[in-house]
Amino acid sequence: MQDIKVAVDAVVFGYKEETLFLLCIKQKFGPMADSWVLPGGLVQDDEPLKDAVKRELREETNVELEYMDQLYTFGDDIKRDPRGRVIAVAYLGLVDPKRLELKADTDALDAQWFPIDALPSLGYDHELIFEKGLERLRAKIHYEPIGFDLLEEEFFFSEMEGLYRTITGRAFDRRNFRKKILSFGFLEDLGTFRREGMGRPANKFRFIEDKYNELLAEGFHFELKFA
Amino acid sequence: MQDIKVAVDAVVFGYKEETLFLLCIKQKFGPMADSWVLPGGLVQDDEPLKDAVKRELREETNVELEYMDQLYTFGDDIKRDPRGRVIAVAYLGLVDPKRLELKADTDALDAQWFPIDALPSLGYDHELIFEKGLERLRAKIHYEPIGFDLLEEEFFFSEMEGLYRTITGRAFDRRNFRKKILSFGFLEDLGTFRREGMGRPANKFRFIEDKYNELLAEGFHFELKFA
DNA sequence: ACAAAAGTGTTTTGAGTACACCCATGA
DNA sequence: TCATGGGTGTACTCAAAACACTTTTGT
Repeated sequence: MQDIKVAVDAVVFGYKEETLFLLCIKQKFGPMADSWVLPGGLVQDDEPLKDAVKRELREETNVELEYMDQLYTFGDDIKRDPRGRVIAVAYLGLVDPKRLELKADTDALDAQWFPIDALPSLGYDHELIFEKGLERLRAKIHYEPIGFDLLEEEFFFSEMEGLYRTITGRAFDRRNFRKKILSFGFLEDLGTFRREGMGRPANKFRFIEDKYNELLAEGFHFELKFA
Repeated sequence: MQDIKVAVDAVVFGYKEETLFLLCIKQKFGPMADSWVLPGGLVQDDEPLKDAVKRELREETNVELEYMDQLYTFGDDIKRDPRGRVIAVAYLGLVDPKRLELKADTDALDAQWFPIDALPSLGYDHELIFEKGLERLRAKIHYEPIGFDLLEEEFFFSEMEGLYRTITGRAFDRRNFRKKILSFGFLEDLGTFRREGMGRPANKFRFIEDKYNELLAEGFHFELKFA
């Protein structure tokens, strides 16, 4: 009789001020008590995997995410969980952290965003899972317009630029980047807004998802390179 | 107490004479008796997932594959297996079918290659898994040199051309294709060989994996487009 | 007037694409 | 000598890359 448990874990990234953040929770009980780990937990018998991640995320961090991408299933290390054989199906999610209110104490847990270059050490094999998620994020940014999930609904172009600079780790030409993105035709120009602080006011833009889907249907293929 | 079983399934493709084949087995017992299905089965408690697929593949089809890529985990459909809740971690494998001898009766099973456009109907949700595998294959061929796993160790350029034509479903310029591939510098020219049948003798080539890895380390990025 | 950030156009370069003829063999 | 399949070079085209100055605001 097989005795393997199935868990789901969520790698959720947020972006703010040139920094990528990872959503973590503090475990209060169990073998990893007082460790930081990724949100997640065991799947229920009658529960689709994708519902399980969303539920755990909601219960543990108060974060509601309608869409998450399946990332990878971790099940080669027999002892990744000290309590017994557990395989983990990991999902990748992206949010603008400003849109979310972390409930710092649901289910007797602490939830927090950490800058990815200042993470606490994570329990289980969750550092591995995080690495995989980061790798996937860095790959996807080249061929899917995922950046918009990490920005506010209405954003300045320079914010988008900073996001891409942060994720790819490369500097690139501002003019060429803008030209390229605008040429896709799925951004709506919302006109000029004053910004806080110095400098000339800038235009805000909005991602038009319908337009993007329409383009996809016509055979459009999103692609960005950062030489 | 959680009651979910964990299985692995293998989507294994072969290529021969302008045709892609899928490796299937015939189930003799259980709810899918007499149906064709993908090779696979339940994972053992102390067995890494990747070992489980390789084992099932060996036991059921006599195919030995050293490397398989994790494809996707199917666990959203609660009733994908009529016997109860089972999630399946699917893997993708590629082989030159000429190199393998199918054992037509190990474990009281029948194993066979089917052309992908003449598949029998598959049990469980295995058609879905196959579709996902095919989609992944078609995507990967653009950014990883996987074609060589499907060809003999030493191959003629025109065979490679046919393989790419088959997988992408597009015609493309012979000269540009050859120029592009050779420009990568990871093929060794083995000189001229007589071919069976008509026509001018052709050169055989071999994929130099070490050279490819060296290039990767230098930041090389494999990419092929088929306009 | 100066500092800060945003907006914009032109030229250069290189990779992708299109395209057609000659060569070596078997029948 | 003909049919079959293999091998090769050049010109064009278009998108990516390089590149610098002007505009609007706050101080």
